[in-house]
Amino acid sequence: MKRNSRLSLALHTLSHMAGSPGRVRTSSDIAEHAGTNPVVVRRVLGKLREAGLLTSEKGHAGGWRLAREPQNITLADVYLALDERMVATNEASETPACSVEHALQERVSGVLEEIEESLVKRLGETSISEVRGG
Amino acid sequence: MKRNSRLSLALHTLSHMAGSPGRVRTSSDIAEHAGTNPVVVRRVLGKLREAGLLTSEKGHAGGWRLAREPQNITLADVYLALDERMVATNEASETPACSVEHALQERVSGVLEEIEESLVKRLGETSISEVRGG
DNA sequence: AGTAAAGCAACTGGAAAAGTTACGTATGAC
DNA sequence: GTCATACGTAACTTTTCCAGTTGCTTTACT
Repeated sequence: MKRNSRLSLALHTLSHMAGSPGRVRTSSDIAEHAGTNPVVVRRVLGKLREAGLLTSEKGHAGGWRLAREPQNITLADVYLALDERMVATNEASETPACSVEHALQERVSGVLEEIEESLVKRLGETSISEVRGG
Repeated sequence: MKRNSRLSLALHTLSHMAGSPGRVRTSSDIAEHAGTNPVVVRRVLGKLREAGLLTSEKGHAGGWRLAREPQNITLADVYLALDERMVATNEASETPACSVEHALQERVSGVLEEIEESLVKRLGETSISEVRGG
């Protein structure tokens, strides 16, 4: 796998699940479909569970299930759940020596933040059932 | 440095240069400002030169200069120049075993592609002089 | 009890990017 | 013409991130 693999995995899985909501799927099944392994799947889906998009059950006949109607899960939900800001330069770390640089940093961050927001907004306009269905 | 450092470096440098266009800056100066080293700077700025955003001159009194008016350089120009697609899952690699999966992959790619486009469009609405100036 | 699932922590390995070094090439100053 | 300076580039090293893996625990159904 490569970059953006988490988002890709999440979208594929959710879209797939949107096909038959209510059905339980195990990490192993999902992993096999996605060509990866169960632990990786649990790591990613765990994030989605924290965000309230999925539920999981332990034990025999346990597994993963959609927590909501597929129509009510947007790409923004998925994106935010994974907590990977693509655009924003998150770092507030190194204080720049130059004062011009400092002001500049603020501005750049501001713009990128704004762009991130518009990206999320755009993602919010599509649900996973739309991705699947057509 | 971290992720998105290339974009960050590029934006900071261009914004800074937008302050006094026409002035020449050496890789060393820029590197020092950015807290990195000249070779890295040249690597990144080289991409911007290929895209026609900067010019460089060798030899004594050489260095980097904006190739256009700052107002005519948009964030999209910079982003595209660096050739780093943030959203799109570029891979057309592994042919999925499952046919449903194949169709799904197409759809997901399509959506991500579309989102990438809207991101670029949004980036195109801001010039580096706007980032700097206010 | 036994089996099958998630949860979790720790380690491994590989790839991508930054950083570094070294050398070539071009250009202006003297 | 030669010297200093700056980019251009290639090769190598180091760092960092993340998927992959392993092993163990917990939970729940049969």
